[in-house]
Amino acid sequence: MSALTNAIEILRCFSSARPDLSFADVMALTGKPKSSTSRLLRSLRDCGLLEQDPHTRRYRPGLLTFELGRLHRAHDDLISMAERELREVCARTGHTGYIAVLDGFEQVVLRIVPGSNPLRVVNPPGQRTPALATSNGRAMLARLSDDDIRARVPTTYPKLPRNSPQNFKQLIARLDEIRRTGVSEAADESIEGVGSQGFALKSGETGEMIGIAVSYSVQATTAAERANVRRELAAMAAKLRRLTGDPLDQDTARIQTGTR
Amino acid sequence: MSALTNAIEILRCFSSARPDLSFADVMALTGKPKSSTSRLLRSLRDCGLLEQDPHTRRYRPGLLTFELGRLHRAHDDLISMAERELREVCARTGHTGYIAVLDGFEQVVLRIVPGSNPLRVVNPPGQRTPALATSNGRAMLARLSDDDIRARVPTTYPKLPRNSPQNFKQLIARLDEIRRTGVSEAADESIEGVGSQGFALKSGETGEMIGIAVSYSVQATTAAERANVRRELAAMAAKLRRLTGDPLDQDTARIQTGTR
DNA sequence: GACAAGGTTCCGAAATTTGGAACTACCTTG
DNA sequence: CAAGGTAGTTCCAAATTTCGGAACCTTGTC
Repeated sequence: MSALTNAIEILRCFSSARPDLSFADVMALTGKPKSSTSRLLRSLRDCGLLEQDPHTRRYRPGLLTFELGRLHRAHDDLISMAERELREVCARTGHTGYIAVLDGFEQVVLRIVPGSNPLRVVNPPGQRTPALATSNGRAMLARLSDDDIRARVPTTYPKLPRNSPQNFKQLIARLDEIRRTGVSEAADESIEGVGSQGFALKSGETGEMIGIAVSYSVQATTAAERANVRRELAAMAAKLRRLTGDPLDQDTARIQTGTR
Repeated sequence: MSALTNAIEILRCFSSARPDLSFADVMALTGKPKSSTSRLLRSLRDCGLLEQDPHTRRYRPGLLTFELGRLHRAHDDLISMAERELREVCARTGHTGYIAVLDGFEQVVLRIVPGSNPLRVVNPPGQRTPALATSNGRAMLARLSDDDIRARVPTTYPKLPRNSPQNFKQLIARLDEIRRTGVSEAADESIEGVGSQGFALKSGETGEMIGIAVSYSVQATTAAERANVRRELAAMAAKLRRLTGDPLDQDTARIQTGTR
């Protein structure tokens, strides 16, 4: 196992649930011996990937990660174009917008557009969630082949909220529905009382894919209002697909004929 | 040289001026042979620290750096406290506020509070600038001992804008002035026509130090307006120093008696 | 089809990493 | 104040990685 692999293993221990870790935490999470952990933490701290609180001696991501993080897709055309459109939709509807990317079977929030409605933002940028339990996450999965999806989902199907697909078969059924109707919807899944609608956008040029969603309180919205969101999203999707040359049709054909 | 050192060397090649790099760029910047560069880039990509554009094949910071970057000092009390105060000052004065940290002889912008005045934001978070050429950068340096400063400034004194200190002696004179008057000001340095005033804040508890500045257009502000900014900053500094237990007096005494 | 740019793979020598154990430092508790 | 615990550091020889030159592949171009 290379030094880099070990370093990454430590870095991956940090998350919004665990933004800082003690020496013992890292040892427990990685299962590595004390001496190795000690050396590696020191290296990571010295190079700026981690910082150490001089008082509590706990470790947290360092200045270098902050700098690099700011650079991540800073000039990404697909994302900035989508964000611009999403801003307008959010301004009109008052709801909160999300842009996320797929990573394995999880998604990571890249951008958030706060709405005017008072719904607390629970998924800040950088947040990692199972893609199976969100509208835009499933919309992205729906554009992959079933084989590809199978390879992403862990062998032991994860425990998900009540309204999310509870096993692989349910998941595929749900994705088929998205492929058929072109609409991906979620309600009361990751967060109780919160619903969302989303779609996936793929650049014809670079092939990169993002998931776009609008999120709202289920209690505080009427069926008519949700239908309005659906229309807004459909219009936005159509416009963005045209602008980015999204190969949606080819993808759908590829999946339906079972071509890899 | 460890694998981690090499990895960091590559990561440090990225900056806002160079947000993505080709294989050849990395080779040229690090001076490493092709085979080593190839292996290392692949590792960095596989572990998520870098991404590769499938079309142009250029590398850029990856999803993992984005996630970790969002975690960096997310729960830092000193910064969030300072940001809260800065927001109020910026709302009252209409100018743009900055919070930065010192790293060697450079500073990195952590937070920015846009003002209501139409002054384009040129230093987004993550931006790295010589601390010698900014008001809050010099304010931070002024709290270090002259020996410490000497160790940070490169042996060949860097080429700085016209109004910045042009050599080590000028720098020390300027820092002494900050130590005496408690005021750090800059005008027409990093950016033509832009002035700023700043101060350094140090937590008595953790010892961490940040630089806080308010920035404005020199042409568009009167001397009276700048005096108002000075008063606002002085009040803010006093309040924050009280709240954080800033050991300013001890630091000053330590520097003046030449104690390490 | 030759050429160049960009990149990968191979291999033995050289350097680094590994992890157990011994050691240090600093609290806390009886 | 001794004993015990936590948090780490340092040491060392064995095991594993990395290193870089050279040969090799791939893709686009003239």
